Formats: sequence, C-alpha cells, structure tokens
Amino acid sequence: MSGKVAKIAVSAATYWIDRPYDYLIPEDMAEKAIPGVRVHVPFARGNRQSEGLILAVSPRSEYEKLKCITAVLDEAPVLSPEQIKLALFMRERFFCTVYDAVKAMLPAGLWFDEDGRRRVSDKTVETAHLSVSAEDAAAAAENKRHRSPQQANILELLCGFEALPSRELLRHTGASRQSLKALCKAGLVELRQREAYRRPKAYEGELLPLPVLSEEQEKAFRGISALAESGKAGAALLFGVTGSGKTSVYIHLIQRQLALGRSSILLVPEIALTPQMLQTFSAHFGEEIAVLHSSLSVGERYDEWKRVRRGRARVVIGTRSAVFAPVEKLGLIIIDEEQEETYKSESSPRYHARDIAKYLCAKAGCTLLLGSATPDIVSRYCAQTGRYAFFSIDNRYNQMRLPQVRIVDMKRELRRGNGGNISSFLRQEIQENIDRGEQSILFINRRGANKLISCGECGYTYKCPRCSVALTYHSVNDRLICHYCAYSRRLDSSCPDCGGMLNRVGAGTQLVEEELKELFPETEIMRMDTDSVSPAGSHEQLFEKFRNENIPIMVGTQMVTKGLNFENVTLVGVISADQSLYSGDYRAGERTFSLITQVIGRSGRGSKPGRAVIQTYTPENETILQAARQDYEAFYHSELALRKLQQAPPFSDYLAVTASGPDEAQTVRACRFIRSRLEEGASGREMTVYGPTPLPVVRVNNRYRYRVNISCRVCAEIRQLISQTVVEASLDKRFRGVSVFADNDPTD
DNA sequence: AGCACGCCGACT
DNA sequence: GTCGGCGTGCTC
Repeated sequence: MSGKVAKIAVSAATYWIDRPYDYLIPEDMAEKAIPGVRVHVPFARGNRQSEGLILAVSPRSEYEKLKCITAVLDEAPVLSPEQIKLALFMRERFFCTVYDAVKAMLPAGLWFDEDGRRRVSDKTVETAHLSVSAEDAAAAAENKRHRSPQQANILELLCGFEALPSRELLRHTGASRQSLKALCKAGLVELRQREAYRRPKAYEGELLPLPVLSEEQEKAFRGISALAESGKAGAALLFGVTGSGKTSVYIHLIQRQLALGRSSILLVPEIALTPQMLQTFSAHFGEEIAVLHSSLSVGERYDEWKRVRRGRARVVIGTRSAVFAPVEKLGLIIIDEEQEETYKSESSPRYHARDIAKYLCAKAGCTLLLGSATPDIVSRYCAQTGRYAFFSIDNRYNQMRLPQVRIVDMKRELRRGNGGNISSFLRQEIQENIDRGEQSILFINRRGANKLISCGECGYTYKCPRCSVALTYHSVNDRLICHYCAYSRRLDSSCPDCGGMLNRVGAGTQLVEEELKELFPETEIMRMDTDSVSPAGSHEQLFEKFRNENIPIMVGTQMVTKGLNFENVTLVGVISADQSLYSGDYRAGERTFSLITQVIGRSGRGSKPGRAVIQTYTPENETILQAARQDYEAFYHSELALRKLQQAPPFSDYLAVTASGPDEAQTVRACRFIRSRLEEGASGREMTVYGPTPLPVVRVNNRYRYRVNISCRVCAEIRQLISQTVVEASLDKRFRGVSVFADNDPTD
C-alpha cells in the first residue's frame, strides 16, 4: 500500500484504551490530512463515526489491516505542533485522554454538534470598494446627480474611503440596496466579504499613558523584566498586600514585552469580579487586548481566539482556560491571585493553570509571574528555597492605612443571650456608619451559607432523593433545590412527616438580610449572592448601584470580597469566620487566611480610615488572629510547620484516585483493590496510601463516591503506576458500573 | 464506554 | 427451527 498513515487521537476512546490509532490517509486527502487537523474516522467493531485529531503522519504502520479516514474537518491545523505536545503532556500529567486535553485547548465555537455542523460560523461583513479611480467615480457621480441621486451619493461618499461596510454606507447616504447593486452592475463599485470579529464591548477613547511606579513597584518591575529578558525559563512570586498596586507592575511588564515584540497572558480568577481590572487594561492596550472567559458568547470567544491566533491581539486576559490561548512568541504569563482555587479544573482534564503555565514558560524560555497578597504556601516555599525569584511590595498605595480590626467572640455573645448573626458590637459599628453616611459590607462564608428548611415539631429536613445532602431553599421561586444534581421540588405548606410548622434555619444571606432589616428598619440593604445575581454582568450593575446610590449596607458571599474599590466603604464585617476552617483538607487554613485578609482589604480604600469586625466562635484561633493582623509571614511560618508535621505539600505531593458507582459496597471494594494495587506497585518507594474515604458528599445523582489518597514525591514512575491502576480497576469485571479517575491535588 | 459476536432457552 | 437474553472481548 502506498498511502501514508496518520496517528490519530480518537474522541470515542476512553482513558483505558486511549492511544494513537493508525489510519490510512486516502490519496485525495493527502494534502489536507496533516498534524493538527481534525478528522472523522470509523472506530471499533461497529465502525461508528468518531472525531479524531491527527497527531502525526508517518510512511508506514505496524498494523496490517488499517481503516481509512472518512473526512477531513479542518482546512488548516487547529493546533500547532507545540500544542499537540502539550496535549500529550496533559495526558501524562492529568490522567485524561488526549482528546479531553484537545477539547480544553480549543474554544467551544470550533466544535461540531451531533449533525456535524459547526457551533458558530465565521462572521463576515460586506464592504463596498470603488472599482474605478476616485476622479472617475466623482465624474460618474456628477453624471448621475439627476437621474439617480442615491447612486450619486454613494459614489461621493466612497471617494473619501478605501472601503466602507455596505451597511454603514447605506445608513449614511440613506440609499437603498438596489442603488448599490446597480452601481456594482455598472462596474463602478465592487462588494467584498471581509471577515469580522464579534467583540465584547471594547474600550473606546484615548489610550492612557503608563502609570507612574513607586520606588518599590519600580524595583519589582526591573527585577522581573531582567528575568524575563534573560531568555531563560523561570518563575517569580510577586507578593503585594491589597492595594499595593500589583496591577501597575503588570502593565509595565506587558508593555515591555510588547516593545520586544512578545505576547503576554494574564490570568485572573474570575472575570466577572474584575471588571475594573479589565477596564484598566483595555485603557492601556486597546485593540491589543483579547478577553477570554466563559461568560462571552460562543461566537465572541471564538473570534477573540482567532484574533490571538492571527497575532492581532498580543495581550490575553482571561480565566483558567485562557492559558491555552494560541499566542505567538510568548514572553510572559502572569497569574494574578495565584492561590485561588478556580485555577484548578474539577472536571476532566483536571488541570491546574499554573502547571500548564510552567510547562509553556519552560518550552518558550520565558517567565511565569505569580502575584498575590496571600500566596499559596507552596509558591511561597518555592520562593524561600530559591526556586522562584521573590519580589515584594510592602507599602499600600498612597500610604493608605490598614483598617483597624476587632475580633468578636460569638460564644460570649451567645452566653449574653444574643443568638442572632449580628453581635452587639457589629451592630453598633453599623449604626455608627449609617449615622455618618458611610457604607458597610458584610461577608458571609459560602460554606454553610445555605438556607435550609426544617420542621419545628419533629425536626424533619428535606433531603435530595439522589444525593446525600439537604435541599436548599430559594425564595426567588419558592422551591427547594439540590446544589449537586439540580433536583428541585415545591415547598410543602406543612411538614410532610408530621404536619408541623416548617422553619428556615441556617445563616444564609437572606436570613442575615432579614435580621439586619429588623435591626435597622429604616435602612436600605442590598444582597449579593448567586440567588440575586444570575445573568452575566449583573454583578457590575449591582456594584454600580451600591456605589452610586450610596446604599448603606451590602450583604454577600464570596463575590463581595474581590478586588473592588469603594471609596466610601469604611466598615466590613465577617459574619462567621469559622466555616472554612474545618473542612478537613490541608488547605483549610490557607483558604481562611486568604478570605479574611481579602475581606479586611475591602475597608478603607478611600481617604477615610477603615474598620473591620471578625465574628468567630474560636477567637483564639491562630489563623484568624494572623489574618486580623494581616500578617502573612507569620501565617506562612506556622502553616509551613504544620505542613511539615502532616507531610503535606510542599513536603509531599497529594494525589487521589476516585471511584463512583451505583452500588456503595462495590465502589468501596473497587477502592480497596486500587489501594492494594498501589501499595504493591510502590514496593519500597516512599509512598503512603490512605482510604477508601467517602467524599464530603458521598452520594451524588445516585452514585456513591469514595477516594484513595496518595502522599508521595510524585515522579514519572508513580504517575505510570497510578495510570495503570486506574486502567486495571476500570477493566475489572467485578467493578462493572464503577467509574474511576485519578487527580493531582484534588480540591473537594 | 459501546457494540458485535456467540452460545443458550421459549415460542410464532 | 429462530428470536433475543446477556456474558465476553475488542477497539488502528
């Protein structure tokens, strides 16, 4: 056989049979069937059609009987050779299929639906051009002035332009489409289709000059630039307290890269919460900016991706998946608030954007910059041991003072007979703010912030029929909802068990809001949680309203803690600091510290000094005290000692193999099998295996979820062992119906 | 996973 | 005889 052979990653292949499959390239497809293009191939016994991506083309195959590629789906490669290598790397590192990795790397708009049609098409606009010289056109316009004035107007307008979109042309002249068509027929005007980009609202106006840097910022900028221009791969940690102006440093660094002809990627934890940052960057870089995140429409996202790929935009800002932006000549990747958990994907491929960024920087010989006010303990440790360069900005911008922090003991409050969510001290402080016309923000920890329903007589609570969790009450539609499987039902008028009265319990935002309304009946209160904001962009509107109308109190979850500056907010309250402390995983302390620090940072951003009140049932807790003092270094050192004791990261790596299935006992048996396999395979190597342990929510959608935890120094052999174990367990007949996957450093 | 192949029982 | 039950094994 003379035809060439393609090595293909097939979408129908599951993890345990995922490998490059060989297919013959038919003669007539030889030109187009090159690495990086997607194809249709027949797969398995039934020859069912499957999508695939060509990884490589080779002259021959070890296999005798090869099937043929049935169709080539792309005109040009959608992945570069480097990106194909990254997909293969992701398979090893994140225990996913190559195709899972490929899917994560490409925008949704590029994918095909069941009928094989593209999700979005390339948008084009029609433009009109003169087919003759401007002089001839002007003369023709004069000729037509009387008989066809509309045509004359069109010609006249076109004389002043190279080309005009026909829609605009017609709008400005008031002419009809027929007139334009007539001009085409007469050979005076030509219509062309030009590709257009659907763009999220772009910044309009003059570009701003570079911000002036303080001495400390300048020092950080110089140091990081030197690293970035050394041509060697490297990472740096930029520590800067809230309000220290890390953003200005980023702007200078990106500008410098542009001057060198290089692209930058800036990752942010959640785009909806950083509208101010977006605004700032577009005001500095204008059209060079591409924004990539999930609340864009599929079309917008796809077009931003195209602009990046064509080198039209060399500054990418986006969430986790923006790390895959197809930039040319990568010079710098910045991960802002690098400790945030949103950088880790919790579905396949279970990647961490930081790992991808490190890989890319290593390959491109460029710099990874991690920025944070509360760095990840592991990152801070890398800085300490010299693996990362370390820069720090200690002074808050224009000498803003840190807020005055007061810790309130809620146990004592309870003993004094106040069983509510607002301590008497916090109440006084809020009152003071109301009197002075200043604003207050109250933060409720998300965990445990749900509103539950229970029977006052018999204690009955609503449980999800498919998951091992209680249902949450949503007042918007008066329904009970499961946050894990989206099951929902109507609320009964009385207890379905005993007919007793139903009560609402829990410290949800709505409950706190009601309590505040009772305490301050005359005052307007704004609530901000997933219940009150659903459509994308409405955060911004709520924040604007809060600012412009000077609303005295805002109550909210997580989303009130992020980088927003309100001049007039001089008081912040943490309703209960404890919830996130006791979730059981090794990151609990880190999460709590970061959260409290961020909340405190919301206060006193203007000229007036700020105050913060932290309510807790454990006022002696070291982490809470350190966060109250905003003492990251102290927190880092005590947390590091704890990690050393627990042999947790950075002193060891954590991995997990998770099994889920409809039969609980069988799922546990699968985990035991996995554990014994891992222990056998570890033979002599330093490795500890725990479990099986149930996940915090053991049943979701009628599937039981158990996990085996691994603590060791991860290396290629251990990854191989884990991968092999997942495959073995998946193929074992005793565990039919159980699905198994492995994960680096799981978060839940 | 998803699908064909194969080897057994009850039924137009 | 054959229709279809599920157990078994493979995917270039």
